[in-house]
Amino acid sequence: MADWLAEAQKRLEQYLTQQGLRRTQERRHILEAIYQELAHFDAETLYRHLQEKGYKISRATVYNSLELFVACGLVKRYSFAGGRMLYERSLGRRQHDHLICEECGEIQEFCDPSLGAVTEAVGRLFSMEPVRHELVIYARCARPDCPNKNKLLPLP
Amino acid sequence: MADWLAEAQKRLEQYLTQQGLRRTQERRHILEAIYQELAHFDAETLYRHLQEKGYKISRATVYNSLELFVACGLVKRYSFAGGRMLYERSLGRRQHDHLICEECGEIQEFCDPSLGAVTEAVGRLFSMEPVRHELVIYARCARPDCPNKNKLLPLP
DNA sequence: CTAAATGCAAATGTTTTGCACCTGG
DNA sequence: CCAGGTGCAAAACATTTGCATTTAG
Repeated sequence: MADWLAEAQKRLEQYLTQQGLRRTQERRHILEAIYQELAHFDAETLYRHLQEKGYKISRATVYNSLELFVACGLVKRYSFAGGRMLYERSLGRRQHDHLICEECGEIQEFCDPSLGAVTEAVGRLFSMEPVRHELVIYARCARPDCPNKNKLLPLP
Repeated sequence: MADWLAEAQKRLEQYLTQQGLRRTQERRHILEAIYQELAHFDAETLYRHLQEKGYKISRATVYNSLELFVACGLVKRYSFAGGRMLYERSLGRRQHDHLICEECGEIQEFCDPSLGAVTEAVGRLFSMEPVRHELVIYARCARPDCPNKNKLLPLP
């Protein structure tokens, strides 16, 4: 399963049909942009990216579609980073969390398998069923210019 | 050390003097409100609370002071929950994280000592120094009306 | 006195909404 | 066709900023 865009498109069509929603060009284009070129992005970045690709898609539709994609599990939404929502595609990516450099804002990703146990235990403690979690570690680079040379962990 | 408001006031005076900043009534009143009555709150809630108490303090000053309190460690700021910042007092509270009910939005708190080890390990992985972290678990109550009867963990 | 804070209102930036028009099924 | 979607612009929010006025030291 290397072509996650294709898989995402397939699932989108499925979901839309299932729900009696429409399979529009806009939704296809937006999903394509997300799965082809964007890693972490906010709505505005996605909007401008689409404009640059020549698609005439409105901000309203971008927001709309993001909500839809989150609803059907094709995109994940995070609320860190100064009051604006960040999104990322979810297919083909294993569960991970984020480390943000307080100096430059760069976002790194990491996996920690032990977190599953933590959320389970906490859920039991409150008799609730954990749905998802968000762990953000804010950190400072030791080096003066914070180059963030050590890039993302090799995640699929 | 039971009177955390007094301690907070003391530290504020100290900090302001140290930094050559002014010890204003507004800052005192705001800090008092936070330490006396507010658990988790956003800026607007704090603002209205102050109005109700009869203080004529502007929103600008509220935001200003919150930033100051965060800077000097008297208040913690979180960015979860739909794009608005949440604050809580930090003195007299041990490190904890949050569980949010997706149905009713109620916030629970919990301690997990193992998280320290996680942030340490991740910091080492990226050669960065972890400054703080935010773990939010989103969960659903099993019971239909999600009463959230089991309140906050007995934290100091 | 005077630099720092405050209050107010205007600006900013992000997300949502209302409504006329368009389009997939 | 026609309900669901889209585009546009206005509205809604939370937060920040500019500037005249007040005040702590």
